[in-house]
Amino acid sequence: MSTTFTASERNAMSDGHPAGGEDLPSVPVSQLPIDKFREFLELKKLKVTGERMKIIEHVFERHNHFEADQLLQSMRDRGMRMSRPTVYRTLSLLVEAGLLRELRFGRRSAFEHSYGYPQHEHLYCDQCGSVTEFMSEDLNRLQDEICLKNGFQADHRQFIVYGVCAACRQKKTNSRGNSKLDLI
Amino acid sequence: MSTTFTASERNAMSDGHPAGGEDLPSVPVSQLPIDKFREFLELKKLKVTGERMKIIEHVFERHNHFEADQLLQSMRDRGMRMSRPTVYRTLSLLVEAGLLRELRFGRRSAFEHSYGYPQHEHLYCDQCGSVTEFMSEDLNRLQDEICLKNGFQADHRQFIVYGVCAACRQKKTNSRGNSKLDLI
DNA sequence: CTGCGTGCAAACGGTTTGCAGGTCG
DNA sequence: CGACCTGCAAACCGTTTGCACGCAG
Repeated sequence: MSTTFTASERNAMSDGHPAGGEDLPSVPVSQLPIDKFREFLELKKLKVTGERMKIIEHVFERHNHFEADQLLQSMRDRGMRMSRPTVYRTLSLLVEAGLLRELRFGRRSAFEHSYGYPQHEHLYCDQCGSVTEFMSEDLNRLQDEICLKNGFQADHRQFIVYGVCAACRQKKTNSRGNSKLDLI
Repeated sequence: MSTTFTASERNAMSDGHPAGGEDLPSVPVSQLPIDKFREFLELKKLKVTGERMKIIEHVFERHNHFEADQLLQSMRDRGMRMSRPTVYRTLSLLVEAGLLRELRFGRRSAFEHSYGYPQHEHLYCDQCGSVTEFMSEDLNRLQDEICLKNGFQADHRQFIVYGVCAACRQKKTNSRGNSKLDLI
């Protein structure tokens, strides 16, 4: 049970659907993301503006990982007028509203759908930047157990395995020599 | 099996030993960190400079988490002359040499001993910034299993659970009201 | 019509880099 | 004595903020 997004998919944020098999289950949801966002805004006494609506529509058009600047670029490529601060401010709201999850790969933030999509973990390829998602019930149990043992109240977690993805391993002509460093 | 570092311990990087129980096992190592670093530098045809030696000595004096600037400040507090770029450049070398692990809590990097200290995971308290370490053999097995299934070659991982630590939970006068937002 | 939201430009903060002078080997 | 290293200052880059204008409620 896993899904891979290539770096180019994440970078280009082009239209269309992801190439990889989409085999992570969806979670049934009672509202559309945009409706949930509207409700959130009203509860917080914030305004339902054109910019906010454009952003959430764009974000939930396809299921992928993206960074703030990619989103901005993607929207501008479609002829929308949009500023960087508004993107950042709205993404924060979407996280707060439980619609997006913020991921930290290396030093920058990426975002992914949270609403209607279950908790899952990530395999991050250091070579090509692709991200493979996977789910594990065992991990959920393990986290519960650890938290209980430490009196820790978990809010969210981030489990990222860094390494080399299957595709990059095949490409690679195993050119790595045996250096003494490898043995340490 | 866990160890907690408070935020103040991490921030001050004062002398002396951490207050928390140190019950994560050490891994037997055949060399002192400083010797391993010397060996690494020689292999890479890099120079064994006074600055590099001062940094590694300082870093391995006590077992804790620290950020680059904390290390710099801590060294200057002891009267050492040291520049920020040298700290950053040397920390990179220490990671490359397998002596330190780089952790990403939020947007900044923290470092911890890697050499002589086993793989472990972290509970990060969003309230006070304390970090509790724990180990799990189950997690190792789970990672192996997942990687095998996905043809992924793991290099390293980062498993961080964000939430509220035991100490902060006690302090808290549970002042959280029931808002409609909690129910979404 | 009032105040939150937006866009611009500039600030921010951790990290990195160009360069002139210093030190290791 | 040559190559690498250090320290300074400045650049970098993702992100945030101050402020004047604009638009939602």
